[in-house]
Amino acid sequence: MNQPPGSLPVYLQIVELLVRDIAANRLIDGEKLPPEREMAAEMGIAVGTLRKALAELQSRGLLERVQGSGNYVRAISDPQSVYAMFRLELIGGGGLPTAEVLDIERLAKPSGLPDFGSSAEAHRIRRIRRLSGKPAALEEIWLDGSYVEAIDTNDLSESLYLYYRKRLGLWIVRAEDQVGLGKVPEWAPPVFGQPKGAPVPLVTRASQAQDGARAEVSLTWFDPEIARYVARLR
Amino acid sequence: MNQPPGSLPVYLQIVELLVRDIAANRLIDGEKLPPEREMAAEMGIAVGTLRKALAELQSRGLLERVQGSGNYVRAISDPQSVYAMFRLELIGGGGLPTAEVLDIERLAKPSGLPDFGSSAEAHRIRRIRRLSGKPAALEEIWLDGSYVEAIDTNDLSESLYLYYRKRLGLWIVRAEDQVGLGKVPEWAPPVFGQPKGAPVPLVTRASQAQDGARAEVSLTWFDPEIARYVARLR
DNA sequence: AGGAATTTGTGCGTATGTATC
DNA sequence: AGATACATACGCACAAATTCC
Repeated sequence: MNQPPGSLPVYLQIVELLVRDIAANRLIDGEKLPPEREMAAEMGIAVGTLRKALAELQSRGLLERVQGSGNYVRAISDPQSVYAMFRLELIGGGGLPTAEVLDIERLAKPSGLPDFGSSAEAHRIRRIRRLSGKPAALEEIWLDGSYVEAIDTNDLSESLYLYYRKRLGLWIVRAEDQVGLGKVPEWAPPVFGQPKGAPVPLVTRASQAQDGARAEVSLTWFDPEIARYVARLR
Repeated sequence: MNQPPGSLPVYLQIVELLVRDIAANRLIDGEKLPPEREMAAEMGIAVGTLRKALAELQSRGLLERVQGSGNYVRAISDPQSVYAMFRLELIGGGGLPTAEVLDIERLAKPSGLPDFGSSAEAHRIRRIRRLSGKPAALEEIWLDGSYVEAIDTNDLSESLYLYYRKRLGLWIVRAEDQVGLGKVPEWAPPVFGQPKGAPVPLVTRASQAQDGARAEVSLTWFDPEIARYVARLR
C-alpha cells in the first residue's frame, strides 16, 4: 500500500478508520479485534504499521492491548459521559498538547464572566490546541490587566504558565472548573472541526494565583470527538 | 545488546538513561542530541529501538523532535516550577496513567478534610498511580458513604469514574484543586520513590457531583521527579 | 497440572520519503 | 541543488504473556 505524496501516513489513516468505527459503534466497548497479523494482511499493510496505529489508539484511551491475549476496544458508548467526565488537562492523554496563539488583545472585561482581578481591562488570549496536529480545542484566556501592560505573541511561544511565572512572577495554585455545553465561537478558525454555533463541550475555569487573587478566567471549547476519547481516562 | 530475562526492555533502559541525564543537567535545555544513527551505533542498539525511546521522551515533554533537523532537549531546569505549575491530570502527558488499588475501607470521616457528603462515614480508597510502570503518585480518595454500602476492590478494576457512573449513577461535573506541599504518607508502599515524611507536591481536590453535592475529596501525593516532567506541559 | 498453540511485545536491519540546513 | 537527519514502512526472528486443550 503505497501512497500518493502529500496524503496522510498509512498508520494515521488506519487510526482514523478505527476511530470512525468506534465512534459509529461498529466497534463496541469490550470487543476484541482480530489478531494483528490477520488484520494487517487484510488491510494490505505491514504488521509494524498496524501496530503503530494501535499504539496511537491505546494512547488515546480507545484501546486496551494485552500481550498474549488481544486488542480490546475501550470506549464509552454513552455519549452523555462525554460531557460529564472529561477534564481539560486529560486531553494530554493523546500526546503532547500544543498551543498556538491566534491573537492577543487588551480589552475591557466583558460581562458574563466570573469576577476576577482588580483591573477594568484584561488581556484576551485566543489559542488553538492540537493533539497530534489535529485541532482539539479552542481557548480564550482572560488575564487580568493589572499584571502587565502588554503581552507580545512571542512571549507565549513556550508555555503560558511559564510566561506567567518567569515574566509576571505569577503562578496558579487553585482552579475551579465548570463543565457544560457551549457554542462554537464566531472567531473559530476554519480548521476547527465543528460548524460555528454547534453545541460542544465547554469548560469554564477560574484560576487563583498564589497571592489569593483570581488572576484569570478561561473558556475552552472542545471538539466533541476529541472530548470523547478523553472521557474514559481515570 | 541482548538482555538477561526479567530486566527492563532496552528501549525503556534508554529512556531511563536519558531521563537521568536530563534530570542531572548533563543534558541541558535546548541541547541537540547526536544523529539517531550515530547514537544508536554508539549504544550498540538498532535505530528503531532508539527511536522508540526518543518517542517516549517526546511524549513526556522532555524532547522535541524535528524532522530534518534533530532531537532537542526540552526540560525545565528550575525546580521551583515543580510546585507551581503542575496539575493532577497533566500526568496523563507521560502515557496512559494506570491506577492500582491498594485497599478500600469504610471509615468515619477524618477531621481536617473539607466537608463533603451527608454521611458520617466515607469509603477511603488508596491507589498507586504509575506512568510507564513507574510509581508516580499516591492517591487517597474519600467517597461519601451515602452512595453505596460497600465497595469491592474488583469493582474498580477499570476506572474509578466509570464505576461511579455505571454503578452509582454519579458523575463529577466540577472540581476544585488546591496545590501545596505535603508529607509522604505513612502508608506509602516501598515502591514510592520518596522517603516517608519527605515533602512532596500535594493536590487536594473537592469534587462536586451532578446533583450539586460534594461527593468526594481526594488527596494526591506526587513523586517530585515525576511532577517535574509534568510541569512544562501547557 | 502441564504443555502446545495463539497472540502481542521487543528488537533488528533496510529501503524510501520528506523536511531542514 | 546537494547533504543531512528524522519519518514512514516493510519483514523477520525471538521473547513473553495468555489461552486452550
